[in-house]
Amino acid sequence: MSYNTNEIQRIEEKWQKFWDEKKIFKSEMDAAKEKYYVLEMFPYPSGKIHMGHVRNYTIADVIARFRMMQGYNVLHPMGYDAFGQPAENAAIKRGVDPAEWTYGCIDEMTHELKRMGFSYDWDRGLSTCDAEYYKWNQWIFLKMYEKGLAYKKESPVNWCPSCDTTLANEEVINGACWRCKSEVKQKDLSQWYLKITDYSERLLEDLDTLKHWPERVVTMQKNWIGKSFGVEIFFKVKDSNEVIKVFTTRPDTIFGATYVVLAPEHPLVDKFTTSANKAAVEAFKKQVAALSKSERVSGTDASSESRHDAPLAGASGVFTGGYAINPVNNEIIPIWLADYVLMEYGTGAIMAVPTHDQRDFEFANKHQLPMRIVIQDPARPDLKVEQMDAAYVEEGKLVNSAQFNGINNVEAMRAIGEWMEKTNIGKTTIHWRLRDWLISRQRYWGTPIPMIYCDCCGVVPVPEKDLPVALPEKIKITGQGGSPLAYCQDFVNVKCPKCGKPARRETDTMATFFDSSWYYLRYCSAQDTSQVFDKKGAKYWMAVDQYIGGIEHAILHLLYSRFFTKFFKDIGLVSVDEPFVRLLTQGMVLKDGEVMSKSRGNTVDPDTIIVKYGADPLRVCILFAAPPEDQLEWSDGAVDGSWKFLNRLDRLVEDKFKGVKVNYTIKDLSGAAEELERERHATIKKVTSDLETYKFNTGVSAMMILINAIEKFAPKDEIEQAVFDQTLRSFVLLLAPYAPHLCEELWQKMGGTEASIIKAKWPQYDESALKRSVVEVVVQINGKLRSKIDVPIEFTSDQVRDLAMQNEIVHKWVEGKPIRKFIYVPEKLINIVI
RNA sequence: GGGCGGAUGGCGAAAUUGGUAGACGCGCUAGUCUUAGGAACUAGUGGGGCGACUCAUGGAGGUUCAAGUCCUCUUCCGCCCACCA
Repeated sequence: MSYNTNEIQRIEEKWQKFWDEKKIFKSEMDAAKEKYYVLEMFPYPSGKIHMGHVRNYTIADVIARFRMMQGYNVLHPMGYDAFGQPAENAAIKRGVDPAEWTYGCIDEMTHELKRMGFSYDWDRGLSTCDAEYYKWNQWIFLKMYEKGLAYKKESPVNWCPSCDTTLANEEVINGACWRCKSEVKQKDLSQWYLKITDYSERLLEDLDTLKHWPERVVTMQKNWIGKSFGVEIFFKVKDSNEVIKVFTTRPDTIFGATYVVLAPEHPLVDKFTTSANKAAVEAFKKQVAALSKSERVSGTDASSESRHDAPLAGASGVFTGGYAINPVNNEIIPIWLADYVLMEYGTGAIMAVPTHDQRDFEFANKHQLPMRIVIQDPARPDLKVEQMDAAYVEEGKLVNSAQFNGINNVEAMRAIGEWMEKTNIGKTTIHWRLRDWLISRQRYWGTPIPMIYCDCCGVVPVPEKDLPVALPEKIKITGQGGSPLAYCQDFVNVKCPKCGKPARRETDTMATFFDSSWYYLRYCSAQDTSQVFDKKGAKYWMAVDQYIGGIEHAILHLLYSRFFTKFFKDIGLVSVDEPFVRLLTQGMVLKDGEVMSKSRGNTVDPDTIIVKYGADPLRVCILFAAPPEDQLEWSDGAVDGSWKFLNRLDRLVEDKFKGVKVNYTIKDLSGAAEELERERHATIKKVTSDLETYKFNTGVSAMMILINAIEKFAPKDEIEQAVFDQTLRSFVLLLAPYAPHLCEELWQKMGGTEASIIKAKWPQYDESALKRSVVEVVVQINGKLRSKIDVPIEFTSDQVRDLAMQNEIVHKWVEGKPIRKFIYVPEKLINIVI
C-alpha cells in the first residue's frame, strides 16, 4: 500500500473518526498530573479556514500533542468569536438571519478544522453568540457596574459613517475605521465605558513579569499605556485671575519657554482673547472644529506635506492677544492657539520651547516667535539661536536658567520639578496615554448591555436572575440609523425592576472585544451553566501556558484580557494576575511577497491542498517552511517536498520494518549500526529541544537527516535489524506531533499497544550515546580553513598540536615559517598563526 | 517623526550564540530503471579558475588568532505606533 491520495484520505478519515469517537483529547482535571494549557486565539467563524488559521493552529497543535506525549495533562480547546459585523453585514446585504448565517459558518469551519486533525477537546467548544455564553458577558458587565468600573458618559466618539456606529480609539487606524477603512468622524453620544484606566499602573507594572512574551509586544503595550512623568506648571494670565495649567515632560526647559499654546477648545480661551483678535480666533476655532481627527493629526506629518486638501497643514495657529507670566522668571509671553495641541491629552495646554522641541521650533519659525537656548552641548557650548536649523534635543548643560545653570538637563528635570512643587508654581504629575474603553456599539449582532432606563429610578441594572437579556430573533436589519434594537418594541419596552413602571432597555450592544477578553476562562468549565466559570477549574487550568496568535492583537485583545483577569482576581474568581504565561505571535502567510488576503485575491485554499496532498503534508510543510514567528512565503512546491518525506517514511516501514526487538546498547554496536544508533539519539535530542523552543523547521530538517541515514543503512544481522527497527519506532514517535494521522497508522502497524500514539511515551535519549571517541577537528592557518584531522577526544592540546603538525597539508603551509600562535578549541578547531 | 524587526545561493532557509558559511528542503542539470507515477534511485548544483587556490552573508570601516554573529557609519525592506508635549 503506498502513500497515495486515496490512502491518505482513508488514513486521515480513519484516525479523525477514532479520535472523535474515543474522545482521545478530552481533558479532565487531575491533581496528580501536571497541567498544560495550550490556546490559540479563537477565530471569527467566516466559514472557510485560511492559511493563516492553518499556520496558527498547526503550531498550537504540535505543541499540544508534544506535551501530551510528554505526559502533561493538556487542555487544548477551540471555540468561536461569533458576534460581530460580518454576520450583520451579510444580513444587511443578503437579508439572511445573522444567527442562521453564523451557525452555518461555525458548522463549516468545525468540519474544516477536524479535517486538519487538530487535537481539540470539542466538548469544551463555545460560541460567543450562544445565550449561554453572552449571558455571562452581561453578568461580568453587571459586576463591573457594581464595582464602579462600568459607567456612561456623554462624549465625542469616533463615528464611522459607513458602519454607522461608534469605534473605540483603538479601532481607529490612522483616522480610518479599522474594519472598513472609511474616514472616521466625531459625534457626541452617550456611551458605556469600562474604566480600564483604574488598572493602568498594574497593567504596566505586571508587563515586567511576562518573561516569555515577545519583547516587542511588551514594548507596544508599554507605549500604549503610555505612562509619562511630568510637571503641571501654573502660568498666570496677565491682567486676570485665571491660571493656565500646562503639562510638560520637560520641566528642565522651563526657562526657555517663550510662549504658551492652548488647544482651540480650551475652556479658558475666551477669558483672555482680546477684542482685536476675537474674529481671527473664532475663525480659527471653527476651522479646527471642522477637521476630523485624522485631518488634524496629519497636519504636520512630514509625509503629508504635499497634501493639497489640507488648508491648515503645517502647525497652524493664531495669536489670542493675551499674555501669560512664566512663573520662574516672571517673563510676559504670548498665548497662542494651535491645532496640534490636543484637549484630550495632558491639560490641553503646553509651554513652547522652540530651541529644544522640533515641533515648537517649526511653529516659532513660521509665526516669528522668540527663542532662547537653555541647554548647551558641553562639547560645543557656543550654539546661537541664529545658527539653528533644528531644535537641539540632545542632552546637555543648562544655561540661562538662573540657579540651575551648569546642571545636566536630565538631572535638572527632577530638581526643577521638586523646586516648583516647593515654591507652589507647579506640581509633579503622572499622565497616562491609556483611555477608558468604549464598549457601546449601535449594532444588532452582539451582547445586549443589560441596563434599563426608568423615568422614576434612572439607570437600573438588570437583576442577575433575569439574565440573559436575550437578543431578539428574526428582526429586520437595515444597517441604517444606529442601533437596530431600538426599533424592536418588544425588546425595548420593559418593566422597571425597581418600581415596576414602564421603562426602556439599553439598545446598544457590547464591542466583541468584550467577548474575547475572558473566553479562555470559560473553557476551564465550558459545560457549567450555573456560573461564569468554575473557580476550581480556573484554579487548576489557569494561566494559559502557551497562547498563540497574530501580532495584530498585540495591543487591544491582549490588554483587555489582562484587564479582565485582574478584575476577576479582584473579585476573587481567579488566583492568577496574568492570563497568558507564554505568548507566541506567528508570522503572516505571504504569496508572491504579499500578505495573503481575499482583497488581494492571492489566497490559497487549504482545502484544495488537503484534497490534493492531505492534512499531514500540509502541516509538515507549513512548519518546515519558516520559523513560526517569521513571515512564511507560501509555495505549492514545498508541499511536494513534505509529501515526499512522509512517503519515504511510509515506504520504509512498509518494506523494511521487521519488528525485531533485541536488548542492546550502543556499546554492542560498531560501524554503520553504531553510527545510526548515535544519530537516533542525536535526533531525539534535537527534535525534543526544537519542540521546546518552537524551532519546528529545524526539527523537521533533523528528521529528514535521520531518514536519509536510515535509508542508507542495510542491516546485516538480527541486532542490526533491531537497531533499524528501533530507529523507525523513535522516528514515528518524534514525527507524531507534526504528522499525527500517518504516525498513528504506522505506530499501529509497528505493533504499538497504546490506543493512540498520543498515549505512547515520548522517546528518550542517552547523552553518553552521543559521544564519539575520535572527532574531526578543523585546521585553520591564519584563520583560513586548510585541512581536517581526526583527533581522539582524550588528547591534550600539546598532543593535538603534534598531530596537526604531522598533517601533510599543514606541513606544507607552515614549513619554514615561525608559528606565532597556536589556538585549539577542543573537539572543534585549530588555528595556527604564522 | 517614534518604536521594533529584517537583509545569507535561482527560491524557503540553517549556522552549536565569536569557531568549517549555505545544513535540510524546493528548483535545476546529467544519468539509471520501471508496473509511465504526483514516480523512484544515483551523481552534481554560490561565483571565478584546468588546477593549487580564490572571492562571497545589503554597503563602507573597525575590534579579534578567528566576524553572518560584536562595535561605528550607511542603504534598502517589513510591521506597529504617532501633533502624546
